Amino acid sequence: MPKIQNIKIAVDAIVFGYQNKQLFVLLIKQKYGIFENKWVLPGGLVKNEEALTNAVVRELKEEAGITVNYLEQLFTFGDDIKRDPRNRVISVAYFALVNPQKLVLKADTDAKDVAWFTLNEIPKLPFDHNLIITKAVNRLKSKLHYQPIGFDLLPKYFPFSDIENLYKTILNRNIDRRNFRKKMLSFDILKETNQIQKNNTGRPAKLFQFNYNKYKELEEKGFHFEIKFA
Amino acid sequence: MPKIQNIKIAVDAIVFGYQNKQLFVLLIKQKYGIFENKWVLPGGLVKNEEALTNAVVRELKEEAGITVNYLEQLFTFGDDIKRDPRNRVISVAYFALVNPQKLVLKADTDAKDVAWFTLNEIPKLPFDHNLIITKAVNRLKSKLHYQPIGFDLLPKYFPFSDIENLYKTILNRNIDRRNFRKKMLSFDILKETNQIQKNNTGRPAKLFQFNYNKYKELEEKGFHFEIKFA
DNA sequence: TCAAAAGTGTTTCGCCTACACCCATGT
DNA sequence: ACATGGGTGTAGGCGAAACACTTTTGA
Repeated sequence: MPKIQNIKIAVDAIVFGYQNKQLFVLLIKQKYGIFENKWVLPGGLVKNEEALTNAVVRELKEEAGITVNYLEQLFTFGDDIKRDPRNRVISVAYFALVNPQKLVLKADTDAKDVAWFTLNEIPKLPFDHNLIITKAVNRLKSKLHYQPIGFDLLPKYFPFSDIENLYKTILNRNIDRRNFRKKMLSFDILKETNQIQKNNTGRPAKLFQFNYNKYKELEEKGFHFEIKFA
Repeated sequence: MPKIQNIKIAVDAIVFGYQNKQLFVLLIKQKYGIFENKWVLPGGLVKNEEALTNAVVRELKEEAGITVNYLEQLFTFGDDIKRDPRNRVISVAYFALVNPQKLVLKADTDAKDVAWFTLNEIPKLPFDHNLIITKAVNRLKSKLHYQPIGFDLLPKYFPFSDIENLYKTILNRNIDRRNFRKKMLSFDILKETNQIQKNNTGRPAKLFQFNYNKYKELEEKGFHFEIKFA
């Protein structure tokens, strides 16, 4: 007679934000339990009649009051049986991007606090959450090369230098400005607006907008976004 | 008072095999239950104290008597709440490759029958298994371009034309023989043996061997396998 | 007029592409 | 000698890489 399965299933979200040439990850401070007051990834148990994706969306709303811009499944963590010291819990981790307008947070019902951490600031976290974050960062880095997801971290209208700096920051390397601009614009997925952004200093910049529909259209025709660096 | 979570967690495996210029997927015939006598992907419920990966390995052993050559997590299917009409079941799907020596199967304890199906032969399957297979096929196709996994579908020693035909077959396109050979050999991850394979007809071929250690070594140094076609 | 960031072209180099004939074996 | 699959080289084109000065603004 086999024992009845007794495994819990949870979702966790790694939410990235970008501002001022810095990449951030969203963490929440736990309100209850053995990890009270510890920072952890937002997430929680899936409800019986709830799609996994909905569980993530709900948790992000409940715990941090945000709605994300991009969401995809990252990986399911279930090989380490003791990853949660209390019960056997399998976690389906999701990878999410928000743009800076959403960087305003409020700790909602389920969290004591919410905050953005740069990668360096992230402390040692409970469970395998540091590992999950590492995996998410790798995914982000590699996706930048073959999917135009950088724009989901930027506001709707942005100066070209924003996307350039975003690549430099996240990939942590220098990029030839001229070649990068030429390549990126050659895809024809950015719409040049006639708005201008003035900075405190330096020449004002034209604002661009990511043309999602154009991108989807090109993709249908077999186009593949790809950007590489020397 | 929240209801207790009542979700089952299962693993499923999509095992690919290759022989005679044909790609196969492994299916088993169910022995019990409402889908008795139906073909389905090998898999089953995860045990309470069992790592996900071990669950897959165990199921493949129990249901098909095989050990695979390559195994990676594919995707977790849990958005469709009714994917299993009986209970809420979330399935963590794995993607596996075997080489033809392992194409010998035996229906073991838990399955009534086991067989290899070409993609065309696969019938309409219960659950979302057709969808899972589609996703796995896409993963296989795209991975061939940037990871040397084709060799996990071939025997240890193989004539060069085998890998070339494998690419042609799976990607379903023609490939320039000379350019393909030049590129593949230029990576320096194939060891030329001094064995020769005689065929029924035509000139005998040198046998090659995939040099896994060399590949790992190069990868450490920042090398990235990548093969493209016009 | 200086500082700071935006904007812009050309040459060089290496890689991918296209392409066809000879070789070794069995029948 | 013929059929079958194995094995090989080169020229041209195209895109990636390297590289620095001018423009516009605010202080």
